Amino acid sequence: MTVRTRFAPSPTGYLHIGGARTALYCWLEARRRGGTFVLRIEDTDQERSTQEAVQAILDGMNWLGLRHDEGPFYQTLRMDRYREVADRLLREGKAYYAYESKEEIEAMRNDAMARGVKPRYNGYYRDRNEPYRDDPNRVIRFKNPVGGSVVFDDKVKGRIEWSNEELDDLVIFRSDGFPTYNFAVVVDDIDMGITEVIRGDDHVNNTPRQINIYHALGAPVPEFAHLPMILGPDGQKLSKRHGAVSVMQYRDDGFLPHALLNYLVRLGWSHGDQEIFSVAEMNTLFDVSDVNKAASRFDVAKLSWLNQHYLKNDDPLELAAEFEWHLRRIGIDPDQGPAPADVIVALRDRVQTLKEMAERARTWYAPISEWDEKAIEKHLKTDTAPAALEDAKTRLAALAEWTPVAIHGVVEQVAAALELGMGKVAAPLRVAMTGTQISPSIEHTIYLAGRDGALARIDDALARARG
RNA sequence: GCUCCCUUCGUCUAGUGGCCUAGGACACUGCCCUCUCAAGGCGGGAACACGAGUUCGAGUCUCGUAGGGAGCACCA
Repeated sequence: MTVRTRFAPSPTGYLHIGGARTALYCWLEARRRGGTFVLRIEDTDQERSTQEAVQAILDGMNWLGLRHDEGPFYQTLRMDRYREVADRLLREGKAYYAYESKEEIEAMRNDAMARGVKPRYNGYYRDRNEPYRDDPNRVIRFKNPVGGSVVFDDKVKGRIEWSNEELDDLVIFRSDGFPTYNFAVVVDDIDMGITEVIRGDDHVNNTPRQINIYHALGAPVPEFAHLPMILGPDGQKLSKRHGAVSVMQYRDDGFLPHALLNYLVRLGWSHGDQEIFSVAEMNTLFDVSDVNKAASRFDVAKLSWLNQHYLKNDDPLELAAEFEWHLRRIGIDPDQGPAPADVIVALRDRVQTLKEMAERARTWYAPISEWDEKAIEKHLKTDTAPAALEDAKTRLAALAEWTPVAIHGVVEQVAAALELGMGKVAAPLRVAMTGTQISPSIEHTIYLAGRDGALARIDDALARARG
């Protein structure tokens, strides 16, 4: 049988880190085994589901490159089907109508808690065979098996056994006529032929009751893999307050999609000591059976390291588009300045994100807006700076070819001619080019300014050196 | 309260009874390189939650304790 996995988010918000990892693992498992990855939107919660959230999830997956093979399927479009299956269960005596009000159920629950036992529905209507009545409290409950236990081998957690005594007759159809989650997922997973249910481990407790529904429906039970949670840096549950929010926030913060993917794939999974995985490698190496059982914390420092790794190793031309997106985002026109790929090469050893890169690239796309006074004092207003700048200006103006290598030659010539150390020449030039004491190597910094720009900046610096 | 799950350096992890005086990576840190900042190279500190067993031998198996987490809904 061909493998089919699915990612089934409920559209109540953006695609967050945990959801993205679940989606990634579902996708990878399908890819490695030549299977199909299905996307299903679980929107039966009318109160909280929104169209914007659906779009946000789609956007997030798209940015990460997690393409689904089938779907998206919407549960709200399958209402007739759930009804049909529930009717079948009713007809076969595997489900029944119950008429307690929510208040009565609540009371039952509180009473059980007070007595120190697990709250369960008491099964009042289970074998009563009362004629159907059109009561506003009417719900359909599933007849959970009474004795025995449910056993399943979770691909990450291992064997889990659950006594049926712990399970009660859960509601599968609410009084408002909507199916409940535990029922809808099972019907969907059966209909969509899902063979591997990969989801967050907050669902482990639901699994036994779902398995009972599979049995009642006479459907084959899929494999389950329950993924541990991703915690915030402080070990607490991830939330907006921790900053680790929408995956799109990571885009805004300057992370590369494959860097995030690499980080996520290693969070809870490993392949020996390997840290760097291309998407193609993940596709062949990832196996959900090798996922760890324990929760892990999200560490931006490591993500940043991976991000820089890709910044340094990817083809600058391929990075250009995403980089230009960041330039425009902060109001820079990539066409009015050096080639973005050249800027990437100059800055990639110095920043960890594209966002930082864009900010530091501003030097070459716009006039210097802020001068570091300390830099002027220290490197321009010196005995040797004016002469060094003058000489550099003359030589740069006469340079045959405008390349970093040639410019490097100029800086050396100036140093030799004036009998100065490289630092005494590079420093004033650096301040002249950027207004600060920090920049990439001086030849690249000058190169990126362009010949006209470089000469103009030297003039400007000369004026400040003498002023 | 009840049920289920989890526990190796600060963090992510390797480790499936002897290869472990516990390996790698991020972070931190020392030195080197150096026109600044980085990047890079070479080093360093840093962990098997605890207690009993089983065994010739336990990070690895069993039980218990402690600490975390999840669920116990007409929410997914």
